[in-house]
Amino acid sequence: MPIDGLATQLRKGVIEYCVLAMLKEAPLYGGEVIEILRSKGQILISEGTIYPLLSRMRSEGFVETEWRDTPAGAPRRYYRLSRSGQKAVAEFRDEWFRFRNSVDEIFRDGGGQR
Amino acid sequence: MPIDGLATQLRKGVIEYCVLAMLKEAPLYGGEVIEILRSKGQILISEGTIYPLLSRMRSEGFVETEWRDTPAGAPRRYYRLSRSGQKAVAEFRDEWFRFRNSVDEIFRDGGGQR
DNA sequence: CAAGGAACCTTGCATTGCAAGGCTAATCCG
DNA sequence: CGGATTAGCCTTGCAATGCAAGGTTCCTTG
Repeated sequence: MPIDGLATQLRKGVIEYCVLAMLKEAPLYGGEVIEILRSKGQILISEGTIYPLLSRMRSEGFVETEWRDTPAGAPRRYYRLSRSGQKAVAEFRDEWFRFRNSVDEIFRDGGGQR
Repeated sequence: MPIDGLATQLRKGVIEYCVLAMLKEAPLYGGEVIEILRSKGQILISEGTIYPLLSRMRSEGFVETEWRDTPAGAPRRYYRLSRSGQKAVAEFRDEWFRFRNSVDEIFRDGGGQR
């Protein structure tokens, strides 16, 4: 059984930009990203999702990384938003609001046919 | 180049339920579905998307179909919402609003870290 | 009959979320 | 000391689904 049935497909293509938006506030490491998203309720993700995603964003140049030691336990790789990442979030943000308004409209009245 | 870059991934898993919601008003055929979605601006789809999708919904029992002749040209297959389709839309609708609120929140203030 | 158009469908591909499992380093406990 | 535990990171293989491109069928028009 998937992590959450219906919403799985909803997450596609949104998580990446959610993570970038979260990095606007402060650098985060993988476990922290998962934790914050879980606390949002509808965006549950697993490690198998987040680490490949973070790697992808790094190779696309949207984030820069840095290892930091911890007082106890394994070191953490922190992700920080790059300039091109900031630009990507801004563009996606506009796209998101347009898109979600269209969908809202359809669920409100069936699309106002014709 | 895809039909619309950034939004392509957003569409995943949403289009199916948008179409079901549209069928609540009246039965539609494939070309009509595409036309209505295009008129919404942010939900551009192509035939290669809609026909496999309609077939899938039929085999899942969410829609029932019926051929109708046209005054001129090829006959059209009309899709009508089934009872289980109605139920599916209602469930997804709730899921959608929860999900979009979470995403909105993240883009509003970066996720209200911590 | 040939040409054209509308509607439908299929094939192959790319993206991306996920489950499962593995690796490493530090700590805890006997 | 040495095994078990924990936290953090990553990889592999799979499944869902949107898309482009191309093909088929049926009807009309010239």
